[in-house]
Amino acid sequence: MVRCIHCGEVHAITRSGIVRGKQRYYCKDCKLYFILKEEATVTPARPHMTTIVDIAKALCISKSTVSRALHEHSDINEQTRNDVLDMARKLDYQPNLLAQSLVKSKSNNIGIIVPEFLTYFFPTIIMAAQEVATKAGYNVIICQSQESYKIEKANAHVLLSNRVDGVLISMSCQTKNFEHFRTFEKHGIPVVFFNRVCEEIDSSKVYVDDYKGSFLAVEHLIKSGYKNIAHIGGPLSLQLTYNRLNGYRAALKKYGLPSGKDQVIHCDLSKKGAINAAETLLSKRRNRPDAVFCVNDPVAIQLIMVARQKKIPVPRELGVVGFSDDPMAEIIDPGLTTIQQPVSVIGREAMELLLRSIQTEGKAQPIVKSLKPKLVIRGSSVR
Amino acid sequence: MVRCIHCGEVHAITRSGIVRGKQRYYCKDCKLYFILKEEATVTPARPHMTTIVDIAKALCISKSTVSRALHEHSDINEQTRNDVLDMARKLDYQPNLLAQSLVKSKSNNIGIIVPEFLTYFFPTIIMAAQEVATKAGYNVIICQSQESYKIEKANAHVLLSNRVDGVLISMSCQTKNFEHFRTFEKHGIPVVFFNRVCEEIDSSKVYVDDYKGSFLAVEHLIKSGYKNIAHIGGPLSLQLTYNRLNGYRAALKKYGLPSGKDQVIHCDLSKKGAINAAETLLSKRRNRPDAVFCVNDPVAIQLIMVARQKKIPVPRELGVVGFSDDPMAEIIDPGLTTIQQPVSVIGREAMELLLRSIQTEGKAQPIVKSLKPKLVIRGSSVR
DNA sequence: GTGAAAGCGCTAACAT
DNA sequence: ATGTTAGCGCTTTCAC
Repeated sequence: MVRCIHCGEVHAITRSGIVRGKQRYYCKDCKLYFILKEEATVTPARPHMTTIVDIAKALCISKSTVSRALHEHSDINEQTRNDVLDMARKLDYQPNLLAQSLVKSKSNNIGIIVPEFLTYFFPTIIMAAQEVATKAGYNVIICQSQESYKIEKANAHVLLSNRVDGVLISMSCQTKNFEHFRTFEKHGIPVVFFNRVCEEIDSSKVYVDDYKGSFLAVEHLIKSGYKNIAHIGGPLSLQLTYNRLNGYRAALKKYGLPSGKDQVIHCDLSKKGAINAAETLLSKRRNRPDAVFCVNDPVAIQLIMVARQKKIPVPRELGVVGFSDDPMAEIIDPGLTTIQQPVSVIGREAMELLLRSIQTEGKAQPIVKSLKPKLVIRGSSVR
Repeated sequence: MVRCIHCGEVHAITRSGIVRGKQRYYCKDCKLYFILKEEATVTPARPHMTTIVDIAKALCISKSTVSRALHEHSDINEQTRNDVLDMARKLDYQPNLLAQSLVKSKSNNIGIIVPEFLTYFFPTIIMAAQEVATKAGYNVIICQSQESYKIEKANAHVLLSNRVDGVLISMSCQTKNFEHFRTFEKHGIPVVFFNRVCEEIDSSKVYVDDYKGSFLAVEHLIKSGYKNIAHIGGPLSLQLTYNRLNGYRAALKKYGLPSGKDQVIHCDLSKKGAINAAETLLSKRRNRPDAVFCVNDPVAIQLIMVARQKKIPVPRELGVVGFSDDPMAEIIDPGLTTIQQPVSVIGREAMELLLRSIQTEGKAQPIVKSLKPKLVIRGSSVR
């Protein structure tokens, strides 16, 4: 009883001549000629994926030859190669990347750790990064830390166990200990930080010049005639919080405006946190700000929503500027003035730096890229 | 010259007694006792990740014992197990999932194919699905088809080569050929469709009752007094397009309103497509609709933007209802009335069905879940 | 130009 | 309770 090496069926098999002294068979169903090896342990159950051994058996050659043919290895007979390629197609061969990774100690997987991917910013970066990775033959494993140090650590382990070749990271805002990042480097796995970078680790980084961006934003508010400008900042664990805060302060200083300490509120970046901060700022009886520069667009949008609810007209009594140029900024009325970040560029450049590190023998010289922000003026800040 | 089996260094090594007749060493740096095997091929370069063999050597036991200890296998000496666990921690052991997957023919990876993940809808589903997967010990590989059949097919190959244990799919709107989906089933890899399901494939599916949702939406418009209700529908390749269209028609019919054929426009779901459709509808000289039911929220929002530009007041002269309850619906002014889908539930249920299929021997009985939509009334449809 | 054999890190019979 | 062996699918010397 001879089974087809492809479909495993027995009913459609006929003999079809002798090749190299061996009986050749033909499966009518699969339209496939094949030869069984001497002790041919015949094919297993259905859901077996074709391997190079299947191809080798079908062609009565060795699996090394098949492997070589599949990879355009120099020394290979043209005819043999074509045979192998044909058979591979016929048997619907898909290389087992797991096996390949194991023997090459290279998974062709790249990990990305982000705090979340709900708010346009990270998805856009991921898309851009993934595009670059895919082109270079890499796969991407996306992990969300959900702004939690614990989850971020767990993510790092998952990526390590999956033997990723490199990692892109934007830190959670809870992270204060960086051992899990060092573990990567300890094992020679390059890491590139983006946006929420880690000062303490000497690796490549890509981010936007937050200081400059904030400065532009606040300067614009001042030039629009606002005098009492507040700031809703991000969590104090994030470097960008300080950079944006400093830009805000520098602009106030340059134009001789006071920056009373109470005009700065920090919030975690959740919706609730943003609403709380906005409420606090807009409920003030004395010294209510006439403008607010917000650490990012989602926060700015919540601020506008709160103002709307309190019947405080934007921009007449309240100027607002955000950061990032979220698509929402165009939708909301009035349009939200904001600092545009080259979001896709961040993702692309970060991935390119990472790929370069991966391809470099030994530790590559870290490269730090600071991208230029741009002021986009809409209705929320011009009266 | 003896090297530490952990750090590979030689300078911090001292002898430390004889154990089971063998010389024991101690590394001051790593605070680690260890014994070398007879022919001890000493440790390789730095970026070598610890394997069970390293642990076995360090403890002078066999790697099977290590494997067993690591997996709480029944028959294992308590003491041995603790030793192994300690050593694993000491050597910072991370199991190689690739090797594990290879031998078990089970990758613990699950693929997700979505058209995109920029617009809240898919990211939310992915998050929910990922959460369920992670809890069950599965990893998730996310692929975007970018609404392209070709890319979707490529995605399928990538997932196949990565030997995923199952796949969650929401089809691209270009997809008319389904062989790449069948390939999964042919290899015993279960598939669950969600949201954009494939009629032709007999597998589990999760979606929202689109017909019912549209019916609710249009009924609401009618009850609000709108008489000439148009519809911007989705691409004709998607089943949900027909379902939503039919719901729209059924509501018109039930309330005795005419549904002139020209009051239905289909668009791909891109921003540009939406704007074009909106322009067409709102530029009509005769018979301009007084309300529009849109296939989803992003389209509805573009419609409102166009109306804003044309100074057509919403909701007074134009009622608008969307579908999905995108966060933007709350932000835009007036608020967008919409049909809420239980987005997270879709992701969760789809993943649960998939995990069940994976754990079932043989092909599981397909389960189809239709979830209930809900009307959320905001300002855009009430005058 | 091709085959045989070793080995990537791990699990799972099969011995003992 | 532990060691020995084979093998997952693949690449890569090393022979011939």
